[in-house]
Amino acid sequence: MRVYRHRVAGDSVAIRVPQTTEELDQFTAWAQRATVRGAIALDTETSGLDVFSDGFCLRTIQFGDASEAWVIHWERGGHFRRAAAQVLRKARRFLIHNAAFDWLVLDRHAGIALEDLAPRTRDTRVMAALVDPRQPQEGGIGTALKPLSAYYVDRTAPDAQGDLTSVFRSLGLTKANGFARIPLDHPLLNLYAGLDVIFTARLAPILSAALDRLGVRERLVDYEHEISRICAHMQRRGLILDVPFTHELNAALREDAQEYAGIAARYGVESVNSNKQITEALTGMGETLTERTAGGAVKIDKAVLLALADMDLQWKRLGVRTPNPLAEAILKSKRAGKWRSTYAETFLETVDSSGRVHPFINSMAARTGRMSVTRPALQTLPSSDQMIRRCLLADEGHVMVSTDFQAVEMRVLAALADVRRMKEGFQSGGRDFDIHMFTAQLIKGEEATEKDRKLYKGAGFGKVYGGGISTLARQTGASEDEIRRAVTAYDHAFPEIRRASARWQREARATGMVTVSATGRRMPLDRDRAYAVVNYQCQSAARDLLGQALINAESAGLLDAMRLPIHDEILASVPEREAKDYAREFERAMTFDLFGVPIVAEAEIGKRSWGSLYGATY
DNA sequence: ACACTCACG
DNA sequence: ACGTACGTGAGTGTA
Repeated sequence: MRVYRHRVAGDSVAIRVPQTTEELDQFTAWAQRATVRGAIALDTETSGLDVFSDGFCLRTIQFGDASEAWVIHWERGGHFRRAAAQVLRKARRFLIHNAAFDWLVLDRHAGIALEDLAPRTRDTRVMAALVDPRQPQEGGIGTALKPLSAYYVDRTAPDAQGDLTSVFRSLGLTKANGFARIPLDHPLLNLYAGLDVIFTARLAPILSAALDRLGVRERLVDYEHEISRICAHMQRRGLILDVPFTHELNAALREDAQEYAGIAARYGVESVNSNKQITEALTGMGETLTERTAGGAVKIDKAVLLALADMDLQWKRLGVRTPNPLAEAILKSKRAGKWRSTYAETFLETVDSSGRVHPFINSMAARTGRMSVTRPALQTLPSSDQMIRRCLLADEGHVMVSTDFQAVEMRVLAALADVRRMKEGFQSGGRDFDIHMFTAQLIKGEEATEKDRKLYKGAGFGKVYGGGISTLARQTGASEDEIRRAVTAYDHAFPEIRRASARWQREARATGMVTVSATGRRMPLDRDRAYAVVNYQCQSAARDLLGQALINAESAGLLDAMRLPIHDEILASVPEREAKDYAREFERAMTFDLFGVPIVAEAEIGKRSWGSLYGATY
């Protein structure tokens, strides 16, 4: 047996690495005793993060408690695998940091189904996010194992990932291939692999106590674990990529980007992404650039370039000036380049050998609990054109169904802030009630137009998000005077919003600058942006309605149909012949009564491709 | 590493 | 005293 000793928070801990069947028997005996005492901490070391790619492999599985870790070399096969698999099957409770990843690894590579392991798991990352959801960039600890361990357990907790990358370099390996190629017996790999479970085991009771002390309900912790499991389920299923189409699109976008970059080059712009070059060239053509960025540089963005190209925000000709051909070429080249590299290219990079992409869903990304989706970022595909979404398909014989909450943040605002006239509107208006038109009419009378609706929609969001006159004017395209009048009228019509904002800010200041959602979620407020509390309350309530909708949908038998959560929407792949029934069930799963305000959803049935829900049909 | 830009809700 | 749009992920250029 190889044994590595280390000190954690003043205690001596042991990392054991069995080499023989007898030593593996010692491991299983330890596991039997440990599972009687409590939960076993669990972690894996793998070749990388791309769980669904062909080259991926599971290298070690670590088990441990607060003072002892066992690193089982799965890669060696035979007895090693049997011993680890037996413990995975039999132990009653596991502690995992960022469980979704390990669930999927073990599901795919160790024969332990997500459905089997998830109900036995407590995720320390979920617990940490409920204690303090802030990311390091926002002044928080973050939810990574190392900074959490350093903060809660031992200041000197080693940075396993960081330290290993220097080991990789000394072995002639890189960050990208190091985890796959580092020898299985490398002492530092085993030491760090073992320490990770020891830290996880030690974090769990500390975080549990913190949640208790802060009054975070057990119910919320359970709820987040359910959502995490459902998201992992969606990730495992993935979406079909139309590979031939995506290759064609990739090539077409590359050609487009090159063609327009060629035009830009004729004006002296070698790289269309260099704002420095663009500024020089445009100034040389006699254009005056007045806008500045926060950092003081000349602002060259889409809005600036569109104005120079005589186009509105929808790229339609305005006819108010002579279009600047350089601005137009830059716009077109940049768009094609971004769409290719961020979307089409990433689709092709991440697709598995069976033709599916499995985006990573972080079920608790934002401070408000909002989820994020990465590799590829499927929550941010262009919606102005169907071409990118056209790459993704429903299953064979299926169609895409997208079910959206209707104006959920405004409904949530009405409910939480008890906005009388808004609540009356939502209560009497039924499922098609148009809050923004209602607002426009409230202020302008019955003759309110579609243009007024747009104006007051902007003003309405501005209220929710805490925007000012100038920002709202810029966003809506209306004049500052017009906006000022709208905002005044808005405040008059819905005086409860300002009162709720003041109340929430006061409550937060009284409790250490933390605002607590209706579900008990703790959201730290930045002292100099206390007005953001309205947004946090609305965004988190909307997120928790979506989370509950995911759970409701599973209860209704829709789990296998679900593909993605997109903030206020659930995307699903459903059998074509039963699409209407599925659509109705999704709408039901997304229907709530929130403090007397109806929360409603509308399903749209598309065709095979996701793009079919965005205009053209395929 | 940071600034800037751009894609979404 | 006053006013501040919110939340993400991702690519490229520059220092």
